[in-house]
Amino acid sequence: MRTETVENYLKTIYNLSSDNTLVVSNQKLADKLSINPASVTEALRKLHELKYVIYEKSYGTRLTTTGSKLALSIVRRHRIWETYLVKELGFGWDEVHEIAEELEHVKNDKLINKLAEILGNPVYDPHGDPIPDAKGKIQKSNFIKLSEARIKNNYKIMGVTDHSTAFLKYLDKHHLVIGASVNVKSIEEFDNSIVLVCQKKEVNISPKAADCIIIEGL
Amino acid sequence: MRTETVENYLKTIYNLSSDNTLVVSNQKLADKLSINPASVTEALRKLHELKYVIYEKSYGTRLTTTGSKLALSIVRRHRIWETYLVKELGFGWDEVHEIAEELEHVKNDKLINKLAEILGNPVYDPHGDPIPDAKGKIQKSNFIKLSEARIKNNYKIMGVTDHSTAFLKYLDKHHLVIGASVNVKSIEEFDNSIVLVCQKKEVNISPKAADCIIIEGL
DNA sequence: ATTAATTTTTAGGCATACCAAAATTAATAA
DNA sequence: TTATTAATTTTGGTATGCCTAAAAATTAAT
Repeated sequence: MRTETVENYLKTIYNLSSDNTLVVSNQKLADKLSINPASVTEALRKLHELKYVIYEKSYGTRLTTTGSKLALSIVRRHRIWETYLVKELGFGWDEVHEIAEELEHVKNDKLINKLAEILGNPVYDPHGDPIPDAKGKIQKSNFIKLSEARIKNNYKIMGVTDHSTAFLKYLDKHHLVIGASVNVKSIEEFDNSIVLVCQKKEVNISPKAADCIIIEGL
Repeated sequence: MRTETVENYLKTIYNLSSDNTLVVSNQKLADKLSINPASVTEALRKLHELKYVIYEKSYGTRLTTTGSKLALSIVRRHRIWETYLVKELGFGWDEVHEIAEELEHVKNDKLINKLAEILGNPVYDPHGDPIPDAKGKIQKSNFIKLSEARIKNNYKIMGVTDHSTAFLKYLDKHHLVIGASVNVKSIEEFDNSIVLVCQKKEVNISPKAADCIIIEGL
């Protein structure tokens, strides 16, 4: 298997089950990778042979220790590059995902560690995702989703789980950036949409969007 | 054809005939790409169909205007990255070639132009090779090889044509870096090796090495 | 518990990009 | 000019990584 293929599978499996408790379904993998489920089955069998995953037919998949290490190193590369693109090269948080998707496959530890050093070994990337250190150790946190927020409470935006340009530009427009303080004014019973107050302005957040915003109680 | 494959073929054809006058042989291409000549024939037929090259059976290959533009953009990416790695990230000129070989395939003009801007739009890379500008325009020069130097003359080192770590480390050891002034003390009749004086020390250069050093008369 | 819906797997195929060995073509030397 | 050598192309074959359609297995619903 080509390294890039392996890396993309392992990274995606990791992203679908970062704590490695849950087992990952082929369907979800196929969706994320934009390929046919039949191809996923085939690939997982090979990844199992290569000892990167434990794949049990018609049940699910999880990373082995080796697979997990490799996945973490890809995730590290991706997140370090995203941070570098934003902090050092002046890109917006809404335009770095695609580029990092390519840069993450450049295999050179010295390069990534150098970038990390220049950035002061950051622990979070521009989307609030934790960056594994050179050993693969990753910051744990107990943040919640905005969709789980309670009415009248104050929160701080800590991250996003959708990295698409469209979504991030929408957030920018309403000043819903990482670090921003927000208050949950009300939750519509009808459709579960959330009315937020951010910088004294009201914003209506759809349930789908609220599911992609990570917050911490204040 | 995968873009990376196309890019590697076009870049290699360009490097073997940068002025696009000479026609490139399959054998040389196969050598540079470390693949079988039969595979080269096959690939060239496809590149011809795709209008990137004009390939005439049993005669040779040259780039079309389209192919030349693409080749120049890969060469630009490669050389900008090499320069960035050396100047901004502290790598040695002997360790950047391999990394740039991967980075050159990252497709994002804004990124490359940003890097170029940070570097002050350099015209030469760390090995003395000219960097095409964003439009593909490239600096012409009439440098010669050290192997063509004349006795007793003074020269300035302008570049190298071999980018291997081994060769560059050897040059470093004798202070034969870009910009260094050298004097040709003598040329051995026996084997054409050259005795140089650089920083008051004598160095004996083999014909093979002399063929990889680019100089300019002083 | 049986049916229905969904997910996963199998089977058969296709394009890419490489290979080795044989055949052809071109270049060089006698 | 012919023979020899070298380069190129053809032929047939391989592994990868994807596909569609059909079959099988699992899960959910009645």
